[in-house]
Amino acid sequence: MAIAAKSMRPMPGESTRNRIVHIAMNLASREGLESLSIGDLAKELGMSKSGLFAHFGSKEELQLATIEAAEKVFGHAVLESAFAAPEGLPRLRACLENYIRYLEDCIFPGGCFFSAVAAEYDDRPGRIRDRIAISMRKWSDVLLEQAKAARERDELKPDVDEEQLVFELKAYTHEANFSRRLLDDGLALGQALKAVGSRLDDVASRAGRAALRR
Amino acid sequence: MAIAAKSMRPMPGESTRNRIVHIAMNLASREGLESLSIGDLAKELGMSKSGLFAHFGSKEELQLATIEAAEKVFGHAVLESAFAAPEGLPRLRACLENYIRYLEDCIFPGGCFFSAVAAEYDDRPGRIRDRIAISMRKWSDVLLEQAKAARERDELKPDVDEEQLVFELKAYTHEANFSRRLLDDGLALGQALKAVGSRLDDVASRAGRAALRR
DNA sequence: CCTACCGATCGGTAGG
DNA sequence: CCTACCGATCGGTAGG
Repeated sequence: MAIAAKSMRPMPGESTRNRIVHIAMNLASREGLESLSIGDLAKELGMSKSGLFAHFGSKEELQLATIEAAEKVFGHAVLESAFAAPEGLPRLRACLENYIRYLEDCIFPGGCFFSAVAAEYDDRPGRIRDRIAISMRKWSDVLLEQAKAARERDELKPDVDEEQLVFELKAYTHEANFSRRLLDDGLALGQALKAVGSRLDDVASRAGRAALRR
Repeated sequence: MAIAAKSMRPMPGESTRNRIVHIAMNLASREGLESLSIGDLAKELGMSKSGLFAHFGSKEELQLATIEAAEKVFGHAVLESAFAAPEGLPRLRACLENYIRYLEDCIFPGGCFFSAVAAEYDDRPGRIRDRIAISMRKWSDVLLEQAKAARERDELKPDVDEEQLVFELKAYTHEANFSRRLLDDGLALGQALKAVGSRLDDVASRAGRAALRR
């Protein structure tokens, strides 16, 4: 009875709640947030369903906590180091390249957590969909901010539309995620990287090209 | 008892099996193929669960039949009229523009059926994932064939990589679907259309531009 | 954090 | 195509 047979070590400093959310996040990136079951999660953690449940009070709260945790992971993996790059085109490029590396490194076992759950909830109104939309919007806004910073620094050719540019850049990275996962397309990440590189080259003014070379 | 209170008229020529699959297809485009429940479907059709079940023998067979039906709808909405356009760049463009119109017209209530279920099954190995991958691969192959036809007709500039081009074009159309649905982004379809147009302009040789103008 | 339980629903079956 | 049922599992609760 006293012997807790666990494959998952308790991770001294880590609270039970954090352990739960951590596992939930990784499960959800593969199977989705909806089919995430409290019973399965409890089994995986070697605790009782109701013990786990007590930490959240409802499945929805667990799902929301999971999204927030995933946002932190995304911030660490993709955004943090990109903010070391200078504002404008260099930082825009760093964000996109970091995103592609985040796919390559399988930070989540099911690819991009947010692409997965966004597709799952895009037609299911409610708090979960709203929370996911906020996360996606944040990411979109970071990219658009940098495109606008690039414009202010004259790093973009005069006729370039910043929103159109960001739309195209996001498209490459999302396509990389789906092509790679469904079609086992090993070339997809490279194609996305190439697409990002040549699109940025296309839109960069002389000042922009100089900034990208630095 | 004899009065069958039904909002869904039997559609004289349509078999029960077809009616089931038709509803399943529309439901799945919004909620996914996995959470599709035989009980819900039966309720929607005003028949018993087991009566519906007997048409398929397992949930998996129902799901596979649903994917096949969706492929037919896609073929009608997107491919058929595109094949009236001349091979090469004109047909490539027609495919992409038809796809964007298919999103606009909400042929499926949840946007693109295949984008939805591809995201759902990309990490769930099995017959359903395999069937979806076949559908996606077909679509990909149609686009690549036309890019190669364009190359043979000298419609592409010499340095253009056909696979890279197709990757970028697919990316625009998929991004349109997701931006529009999750972020209620009314501009997404227009941005995708513009991206397709300018990418095709970029890669077209003199002969290619002539073909697109015809 | 636990055991023990709830009503509802799941896919699927028996038998007609 | 139906009724009537199966075992399993769901989210959630009572009570400790």
